[in-house]
Amino acid sequence: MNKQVLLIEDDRPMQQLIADYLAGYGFDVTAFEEPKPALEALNAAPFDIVVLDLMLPGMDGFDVARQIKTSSNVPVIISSARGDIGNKIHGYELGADDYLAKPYEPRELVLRIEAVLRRYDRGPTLQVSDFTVDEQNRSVSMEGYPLELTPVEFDIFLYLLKHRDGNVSREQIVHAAALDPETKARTVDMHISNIRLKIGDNAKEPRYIKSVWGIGYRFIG
Amino acid sequence: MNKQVLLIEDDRPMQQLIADYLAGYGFDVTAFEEPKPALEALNAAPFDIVVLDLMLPGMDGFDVARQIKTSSNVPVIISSARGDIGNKIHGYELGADDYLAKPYEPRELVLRIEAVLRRYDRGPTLQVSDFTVDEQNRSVSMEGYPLELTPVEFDIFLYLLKHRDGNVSREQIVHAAALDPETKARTVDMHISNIRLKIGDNAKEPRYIKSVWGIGYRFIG
DNA sequence: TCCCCCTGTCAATAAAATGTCAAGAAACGC
DNA sequence: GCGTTTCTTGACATTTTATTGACAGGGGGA
Repeated sequence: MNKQVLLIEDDRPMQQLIADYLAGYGFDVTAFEEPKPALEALNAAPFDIVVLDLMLPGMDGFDVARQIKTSSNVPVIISSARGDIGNKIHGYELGADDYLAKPYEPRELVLRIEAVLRRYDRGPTLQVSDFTVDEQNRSVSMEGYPLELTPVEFDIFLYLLKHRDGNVSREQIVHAAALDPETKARTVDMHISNIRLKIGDNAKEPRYIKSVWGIGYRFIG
Repeated sequence: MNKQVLLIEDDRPMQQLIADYLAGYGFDVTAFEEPKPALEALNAAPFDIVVLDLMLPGMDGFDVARQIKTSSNVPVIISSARGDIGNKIHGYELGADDYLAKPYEPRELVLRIEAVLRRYDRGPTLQVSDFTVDEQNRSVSMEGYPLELTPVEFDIFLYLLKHRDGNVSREQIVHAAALDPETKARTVDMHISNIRLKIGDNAKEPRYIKSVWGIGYRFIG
């Protein structure tokens, strides 16, 4: 299934050019010259991404961006003929996911679209300390390099991250990882030990997972 | 029950955008353009978090932050168009719980809010004298710096704090810390001695834990 | 003041918690 | 079903905490 692109661009030749170019890269493009029908289309059918030109008639482009962002969480790339930094800032404040100054190479747009989609495909990510967690994907990376955590390790690590700087008891960990409530303390310790190995931590001088004597563990972020 | 967010932001479109965006993530947002009514609202009803823009008319944003922090212990996130490090430091000095430089992605704000709330969610904290105790977490900090108390020390110290300005017998302490009822008096003394060490107190001229001759101990707050 | 008892802390010992190895059990993939 | 991975747990070393006796020093009442 191709990705659905909603293009809002009032300059006809430009619109045509971009639409064709994107189509060449396997995108399905729906183009509008005006924001009103575009917004209606957005409500009627789901799109994967919106490419919005700011120079629009009848309506301020910023308002359009704002409306899009408040009514759905579709990613938006804003392009503008005014390449000044002021608008760029404003664009980001509106929650645009990327910004492209005209004139730009069509190829550049494709790259930006792919980058933004990649970001969104991975689902919302949790960033803590040196770690990035994709909860949906159940994947963790450390400073960009993926970690290979087992299911239980993942659950435990995620729980620790979510409670960073907070003490976490072994009972809480057992519960969070959906382990048998009778699970022995040593088992939890073992998992922590294995996690520490994988993240290059050591128990004595922990950089991430600190043991709290008599309590449990704490992620220090 | 949704978390209550108090938003202070003078740029109307921006305010609208953020309010809508936060609402989309399940927050109840009350927005003000000026600090005065915002402060009144804060006194009238409890909020879970304050998002404060520093560029405010009529009043220095720093003053607002200070006022908020002195009149309640609600968490505050400061956003500022001036992204310079000077303000960042200043913001933290004021007790801001996080700082966000404009331009920022609304998504980023959501993440920060959630992070701060998580930090505050760790159960009600007990504030006594220079100490902050999170009973759930079994953690204590002194003037913001964490203390590393052992389990028994924690129980004893907590009991003393809860009875500040009251005399506490060794028997009470033994009971409060769930020690063996046969525990010798010397043991309690030893724990007190160790606690005093960790909080920088001394037995002769106690600033916190005073010995009451023939009775036991008293926390003086 | 003297003496008895209370308190402070050192140091030794006992007790408890944690780190990790290694073996076996359970779950998984092919 | 078979090999592999993951999970669990006992065992043991190590570390940290808890307890207690010993001794010094001070408080308070007779």
